[in-house]
Amino acid sequence: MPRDTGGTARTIELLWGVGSPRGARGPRPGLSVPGITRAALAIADAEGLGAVSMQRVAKDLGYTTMSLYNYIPSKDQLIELMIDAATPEPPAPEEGDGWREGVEQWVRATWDLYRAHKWILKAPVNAPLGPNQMAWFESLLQSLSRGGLVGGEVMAVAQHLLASTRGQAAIAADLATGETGLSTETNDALRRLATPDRFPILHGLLPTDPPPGGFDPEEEMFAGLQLGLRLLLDGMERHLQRKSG
Amino acid sequence: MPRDTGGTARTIELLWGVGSPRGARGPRPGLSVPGITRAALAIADAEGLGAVSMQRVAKDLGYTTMSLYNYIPSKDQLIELMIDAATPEPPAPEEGDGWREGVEQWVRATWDLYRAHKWILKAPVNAPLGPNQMAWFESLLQSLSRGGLVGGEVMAVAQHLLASTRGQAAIAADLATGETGLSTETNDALRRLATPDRFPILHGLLPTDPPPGGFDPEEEMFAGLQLGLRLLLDGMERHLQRKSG
DNA sequence: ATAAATCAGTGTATCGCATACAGAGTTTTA
DNA sequence: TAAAACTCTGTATGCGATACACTGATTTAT
Repeated sequence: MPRDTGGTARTIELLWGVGSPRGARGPRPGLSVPGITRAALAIADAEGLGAVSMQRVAKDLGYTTMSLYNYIPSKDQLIELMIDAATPEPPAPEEGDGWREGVEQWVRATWDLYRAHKWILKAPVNAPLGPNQMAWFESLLQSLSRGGLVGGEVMAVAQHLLASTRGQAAIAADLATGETGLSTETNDALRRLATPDRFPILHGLLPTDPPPGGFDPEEEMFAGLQLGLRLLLDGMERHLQRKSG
Repeated sequence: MPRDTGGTARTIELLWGVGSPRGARGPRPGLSVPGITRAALAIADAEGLGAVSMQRVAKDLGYTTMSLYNYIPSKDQLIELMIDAATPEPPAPEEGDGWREGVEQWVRATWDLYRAHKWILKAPVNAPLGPNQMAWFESLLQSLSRGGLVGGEVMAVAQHLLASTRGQAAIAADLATGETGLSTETNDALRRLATPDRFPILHGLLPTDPPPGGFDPEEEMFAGLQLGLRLLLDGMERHLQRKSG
């Protein structure tokens, strides 16, 4: 039996704003689902997902905590709403751009989206159920489809790209905020423990001296992401040539 | 300033068991870090990460909650320990196997690991700091290195593979436990909202009728993962041919 | 031996959080 | 003009992480 607090059905209603149309009785509502979502989003952008509590959101809006529950059945659903609200229009490929550019732009845009709203990376992954999330995902599907993938291939490759982009963005964000140790102290400890005999490659990759100039982990990671992407797209082209040729 | 509750340094000490060696005074300890970790791991395997609380772990061990803090500085660290403890020896490629088989086996093994301990997918991602996590990651690095990647390429591709495998496993696990709606009801609602004009591809991919026989989401997802992997490895081979040729 | 040092385990307390429930007041419709 | 429907409030519950002070055990230095 699934969790289903308030039902996935209810979540979809909220995301698409297609709930039952609210009878005209009773006092006029002072709050609204979009309003609450915006307030929560502002908190998350400014202070991270950890700062978003029902109490905090309500306080910022000048209402009591429980009033929120008139609009949103649970905090989990609020987070879904926040994610969808944070998602803008998907990148629109230029006229002359091929499918490959489309995919590359999508990855870049997704990377930027996570950078603009790092807290998304702390939220549980979920299917793109909201309209904006869906449109975002659809735009990737379209590029892949234009490229020639068919049926389940489109979904498979799309999920692959989404997962790897998100995953690498998460690591980059952790490194950037220093949540994982790359302090000299930690690095030294690791080099001592990850001995070259048991961990030859890893040992070789740990920096021997404190990073010289600056070394931006975000740039580094994005370059890595691009390499993986390029390899995947190359493989995809070969795959398609084989099928058509 | 990083979070660093107890310090990443302390985390590493715990994971590798290299803390200061404990003075011989005082009563002999009834608990131990591995013992606590094992108890927590058992709970997570049986009932999910949500069931793991300090109170619960202590109760299962027959001690009070606070006694755990004599061994482990925080719950976050306990989770790190659990993950490392859940990680077995990495897959060992056979004699005749090439680097490509090595990578494929690694992905398969990682998939299986997540299946055996689904709760890992609910835990925050983190760098492979513990000995077992490190060895697991190192084994992937070695295969890629044998394949001919050099320097930062190895790390980039490894992270790409780890991220995509983990991400797809997370989706598969969600689908399998029914946490995301693929009930007929939900599916119908989605088909109605994701109209073919705005979401042509996505609409086409949503099943029109209730999945016939059984339709195992895990099998489906793994097949998708394998496709992405194949494309990436194909691209990698081309990349290497270019460099050497 | 005996006191000082050191450590294990306990009990109690605090604080933050999600959310249930029971009104009180408001607006619309029968 | 009463009933219905609805918003917002206040209060309460329960859970979880973790701080702190204390008891008692064990070892070592005197």
